[in-house]
Amino acid sequence: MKIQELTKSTGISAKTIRYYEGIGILPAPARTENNYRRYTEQDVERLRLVAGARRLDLSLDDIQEIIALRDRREAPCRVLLERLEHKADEIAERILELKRLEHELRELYALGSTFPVDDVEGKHCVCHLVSEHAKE
Amino acid sequence: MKIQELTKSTGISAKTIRYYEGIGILPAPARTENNYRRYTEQDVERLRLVAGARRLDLSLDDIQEIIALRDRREAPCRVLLERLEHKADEIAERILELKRLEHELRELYALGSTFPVDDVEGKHCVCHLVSEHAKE
DNA sequence: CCTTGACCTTCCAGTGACTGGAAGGTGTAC
DNA sequence: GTACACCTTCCAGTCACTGGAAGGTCAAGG
Repeated sequence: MKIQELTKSTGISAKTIRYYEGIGILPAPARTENNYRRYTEQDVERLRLVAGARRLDLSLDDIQEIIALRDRREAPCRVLLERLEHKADEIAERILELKRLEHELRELYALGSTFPVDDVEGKHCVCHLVSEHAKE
Repeated sequence: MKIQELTKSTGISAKTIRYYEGIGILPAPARTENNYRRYTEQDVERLRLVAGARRLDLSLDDIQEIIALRDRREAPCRVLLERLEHKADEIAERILELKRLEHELRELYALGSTFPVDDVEGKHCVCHLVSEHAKE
């Protein structure tokens, strides 16, 4: 199957597939006589695992490690499971940060809205508010 | 004041300050006779605004626009306020996405944990679960 | 035979916001 | 004289792609 068909069965763009090949996540496939890449069902499977892991926001480094295990016929499930949990924890933390940030933004917005909006120099302008914010 | 002092009054690293100068967010400062950058109180103020805005995760492009307004002696407060609100909305959306992702990760983790962890080929392994996940 | 259009190829550069590191100059204290 | 903390410039790397140029291949239609 040609690269376009692989994009259809995985949802990954041809550009990205070539990129994955370049960095070693996918092996260089066989070529047709006119130098087109020719993929097999195994490639579909492999890329689907990559696609699923990317959707879960695992890093390509993590994925490479997992794929490498599989290539050595070791079961990568243990590692994968561990990464899934770690990622979930990371994301939970990130959510907290973002909540804090959103809160700050809304507060600043609310406070700034009460200020005269065309005051360039004075202390009662949003710029000043944001500048002060840097110190915290 | 030398660059190190500027880092102390703003919390921005010397590396980053030079970078900001390179991309035009800070003007090229005067130099001492031995070619060291020499900053003024105005630079402190300007950089503090940048630092505050960055802490609020505004993009350097947004910041550049705001700074440019200030340089033209127009009040950037209106624009800044608008960006603050927009950013808050963006972040709220991002939080929703991440919550969804965290939920997916935890579900997959929970489900995967019930599988035999050294099964390489079968359908009851985490890899398979993640591969299937790609299709959704 | 020619063209159109959909594929395919390679290679280079850009994204955002820095950060690391090399290689070298300056200033001061011990 | 030498150790140390500064300062300078410039280049390369991060992450995971994405855009675009320049060109080759193949089938259908006129």
